[in-house]
Amino acid sequence: MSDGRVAQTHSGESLLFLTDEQLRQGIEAMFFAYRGFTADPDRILAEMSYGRAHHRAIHFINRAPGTTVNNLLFILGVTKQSLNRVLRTLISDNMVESRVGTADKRERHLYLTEKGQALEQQLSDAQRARMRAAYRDAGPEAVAGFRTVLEAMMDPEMRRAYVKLRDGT
Amino acid sequence: MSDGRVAQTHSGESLLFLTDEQLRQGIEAMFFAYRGFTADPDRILAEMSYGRAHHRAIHFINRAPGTTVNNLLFILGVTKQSLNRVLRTLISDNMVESRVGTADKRERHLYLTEKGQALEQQLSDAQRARMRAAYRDAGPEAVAGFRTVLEAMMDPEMRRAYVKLRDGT
DNA sequence: TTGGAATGTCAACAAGGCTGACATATGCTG
DNA sequence: CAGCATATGTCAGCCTTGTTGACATTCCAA
Repeated sequence: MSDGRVAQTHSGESLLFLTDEQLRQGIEAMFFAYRGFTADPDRILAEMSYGRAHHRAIHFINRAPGTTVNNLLFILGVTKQSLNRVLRTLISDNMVESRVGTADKRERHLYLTEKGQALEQQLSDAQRARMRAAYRDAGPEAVAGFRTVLEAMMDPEMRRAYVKLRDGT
Repeated sequence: MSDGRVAQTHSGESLLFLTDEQLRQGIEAMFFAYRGFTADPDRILAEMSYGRAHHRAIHFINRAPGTTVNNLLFILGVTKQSLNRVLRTLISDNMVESRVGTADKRERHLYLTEKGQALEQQLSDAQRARMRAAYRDAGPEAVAGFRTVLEAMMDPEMRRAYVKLRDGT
């Protein structure tokens, strides 16, 4: 499990990249990179007394307009009380609109208002700028590998949700 | 900035991987993957009423035994009050030992006790298991790309700290 | 000797997680 | 139709982990 052996497959392929030291470096890279990943939107959010929770809600409502509260709950992985606190402020700030469902009137469908879309743009522009710079520096092959490893790290259930969003199905 | 153009370099290399859609997928992949990344240690920590803050402190003290409080503050990117609260519980739980510096007696050098090392093992075994599975599924080339992109995403200051830790300098 | 650095601690506060309990409206099923 | 299940919202209270500000202690270095 954590012995640090240098392994070889029967076919001779080196598994040096699976040593504990390599894994630890990957863990630390994730830690530091995630800080960078959130730093730019965090600065914008702080100015308007919003937090990351607001950003996440805005991101996924923009990504899937008309999504229901329950669906958002699942994607974000928080309790309804937690999400509701955030949604309440976004709705009262006229960032998000909640419409009663037509087929099922118990459901609420969530949409960004124009104001909400403007904020989403601002936040995602900032976040994309860093991603774009990183992608450009790293090159297309590195980017493909990056995506592959991230997908493999997800919980299977969330990977399905991710793929569904990605492929728009 | 966010126009979604398909760009080509003068030499004809496709920059399709830099479209807004590609970047957005990368952003969502980071979000979902980070959840997976922390899920396993989080479960262990919850059992002993510790949080991620404790894990981070334990990780970096293990990584650089004898590190000072100030150094840890910088690596973790939190205030000394925040870190101190966590360190206090770890010290009183006999997980961490704080030794007065020999050269400079104002400094405290931090070490894991045997008990702390055992917990660190348990946490990092859990986290590495997931990373190892992801690395194995993705293969060595993907892993190299993964690391490259993560490094490029870090703030320059944190990249220096990361490289320093990584290379043991 | 004096200023500043490193550390620790107290108090107060906020964001954003959580649980539990309860209300309301609606849909579905026997 | 009755009754159960589902979707949502809300209140109250708790925890972790971040913040700021203030202040004390210790000790290095000019």
